Amino acid sequence: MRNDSRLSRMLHVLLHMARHDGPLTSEAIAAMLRTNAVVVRRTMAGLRDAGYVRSEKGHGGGWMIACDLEQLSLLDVHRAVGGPRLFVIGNEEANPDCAVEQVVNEAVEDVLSEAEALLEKRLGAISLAELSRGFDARCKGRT
Amino acid sequence: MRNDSRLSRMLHVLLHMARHDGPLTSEAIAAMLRTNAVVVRRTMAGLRDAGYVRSEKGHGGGWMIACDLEQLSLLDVHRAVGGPRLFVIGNEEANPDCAVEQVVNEAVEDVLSEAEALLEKRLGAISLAELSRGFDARCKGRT
DNA sequence: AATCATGTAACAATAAAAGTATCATGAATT
DNA sequence: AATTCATGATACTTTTATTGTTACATGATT
Repeated sequence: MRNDSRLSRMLHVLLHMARHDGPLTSEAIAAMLRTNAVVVRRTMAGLRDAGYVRSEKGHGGGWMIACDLEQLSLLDVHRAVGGPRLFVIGNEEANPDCAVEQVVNEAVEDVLSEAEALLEKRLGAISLAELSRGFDARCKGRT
Repeated sequence: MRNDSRLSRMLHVLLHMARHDGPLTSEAIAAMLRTNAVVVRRTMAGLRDAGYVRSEKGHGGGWMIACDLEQLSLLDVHRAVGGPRLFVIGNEEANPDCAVEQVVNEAVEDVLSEAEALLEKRLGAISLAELSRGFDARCKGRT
């Protein structure tokens, strides 16, 4: 499987939406992401269900931000797009009979759990607003 | 894709080999792992190339440990089986033109890099010998 | 020479995200 | 009211890496 880029893509879109006046259509977003409008709707559906964005049909419709980006963390987005699996590696059997395998599984799981906790802590500490300010800073630096 | 269970499986096998006198055939190992002997050979090949195990053909042949388990870390095994990808999530484009996407990618990469560093640090700190002692302790506790 | 075991190559199965085509639904414009 | 625009939903195919499987070559032991 390719990388799961849903988090990355949704962050990208949300920052564009924050700088855009009025709704963005799935087609316009798809062009930004170089993908298909159906992929956009499918992925954005998670954000909509979580209340982070709104969508409207018909003329002048599209997607709009529906929350305070100061309060929206990368972890929120990560979870909204499906709270996907984080790690490629893992154990083969969850509850093995073999005692040796049990010891191995626990050791691997402990390490993965710790890394997962760190990941979620870091993702939870960054807001979309902070990312947006990071973009501003980068643009200024280039002047 | 299913979990990449090569690390977990190889740890399992190595601990069994440590407690077994004489070589273990791929067939015997495959039975332990509930898989195919070819899968075993394919995965063990990495450990052999790294010098952690040896293999011999013919009657009485099979796989043997060829290193000091005190000096062999989980990270060593992880790398020997292919140093596989760790995370499912990631960015879509490595070097995007869009400045917004650049900011997003950097933020995501920073978080992932930190988690990867922690993972490797923890995997590097545990030796196979320690795991083996953990197994001994668990058996005693059950008496 | 026969048997056993690894080594290698080629291909199918599996799983999850991503890509695509199609049609239904509803809102705004004309 | 009809057309157009946009999302919503469904049903596929494609992609990619591990895993599973079959088949055969190679080498060591009996």
